[in-house]
Amino acid sequence: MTDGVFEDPANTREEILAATYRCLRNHGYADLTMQKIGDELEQSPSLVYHHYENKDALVIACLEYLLEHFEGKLGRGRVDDPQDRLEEMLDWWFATDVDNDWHAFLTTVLELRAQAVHDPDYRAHFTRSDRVFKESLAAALRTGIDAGVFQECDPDAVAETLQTVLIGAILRRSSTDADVWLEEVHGELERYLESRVYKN
Amino acid sequence: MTDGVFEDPANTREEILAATYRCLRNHGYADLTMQKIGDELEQSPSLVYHHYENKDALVIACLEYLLEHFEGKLGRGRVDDPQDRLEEMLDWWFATDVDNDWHAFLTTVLELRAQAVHDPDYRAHFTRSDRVFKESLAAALRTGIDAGVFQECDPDAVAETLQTVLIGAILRRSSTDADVWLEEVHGELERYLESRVYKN
DNA sequence: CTCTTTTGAATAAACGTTCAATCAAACCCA
DNA sequence: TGGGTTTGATTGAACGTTTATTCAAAAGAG
Repeated sequence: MTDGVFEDPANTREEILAATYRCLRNHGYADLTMQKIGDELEQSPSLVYHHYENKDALVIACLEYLLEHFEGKLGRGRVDDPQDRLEEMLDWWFATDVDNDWHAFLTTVLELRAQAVHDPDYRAHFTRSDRVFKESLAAALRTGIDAGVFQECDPDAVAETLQTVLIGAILRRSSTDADVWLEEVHGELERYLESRVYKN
Repeated sequence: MTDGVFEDPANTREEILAATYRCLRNHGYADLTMQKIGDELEQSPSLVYHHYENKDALVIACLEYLLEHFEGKLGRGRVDDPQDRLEEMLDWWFATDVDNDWHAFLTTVLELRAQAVHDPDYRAHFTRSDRVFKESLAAALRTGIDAGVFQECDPDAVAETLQTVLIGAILRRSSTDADVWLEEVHGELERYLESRVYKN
């Protein structure tokens, strides 16, 4: 689901973003150097400075690019049943198979959140990105409520809660060794939805 | 609740840990330099190397010290009513007043979790620390179940879930500007506990 | 006098960033 | 059309800064 975003770069700027994305995904932010981006690009690191102000501006541009791409995709869910649709969205985040690029990138996003602690540009990005994903969850909830298949819950509050759990799970998964708790949390989340959102 | 941990250092090693803690709390990990630790200590940075292997070993020693301190405190809750006790534990993490040292330190812990992505020593620490806090939550739940005031829920699963929400909330709070969602999530967490844990 | 503690200066590596210098292509004008 | 000019892309080498870390020597305690 992640890949395919940068599959056909239209110009040098996009090629740089694509290379940055691959570097971030493969090596993480801590090991991201302009040299590595240059290697991935098979061009000189200094070329990057012709197109982007500096390293962090580049990384943020990459995040923004991805976010815009997702914004385009999020609206068009093909699944009709609201419950299936919501579950699909949760599974996307929970994705349990560890050895894939998507999970690697989610881990890197955490490193970038740590930058947001001190860097207002990163903060601004994640503020916006949280809003976007929360809205997409809330929209799915509203659809179900309007269709009469979900309870009359507060879609904004539930969406924020779901997102908080998902982000917490990703953080814990990326920063600890154990994984057993993940299924337990997934199960509890299911129970929460059953009591608060789904109708039985 | 945090302060008081390092209030009376017994020796140079502990003084160094205390200085490290204050630096982390006040400036965060990204801006932590041996120089700053030396300044806080009012001694030369090179002194630190006489007592600790290197910078990260020092930081981890500081985290371990704090964790041991908490392990000692967590058992002795003075509150008798299990529900009050649980709520107290949650409030401790949720602590909404932003301008305090405790919240600043929680934010720094996130930066350190980001290190855990690549550094096995940090990973080992957070694996252990998650276990400790989860166990203390699970213990509180079991107390309530055994006393018959909580439902027959799965204390481990609920504890893992609570911790995941709390960590997610801290991460979101530290890496974004908006804060409105926090109360919504707190409210939903309350509803979850009502449906799953508390008896009505 | 000896052992530990403490210091200041020096080391060394890593990186982001700058910049003057090429090169190719597009563009313009006669 | 064609020669000269402008523009943008690209490079390699160098700069400068930041920081963890080392170490030989001074200071201090017992």
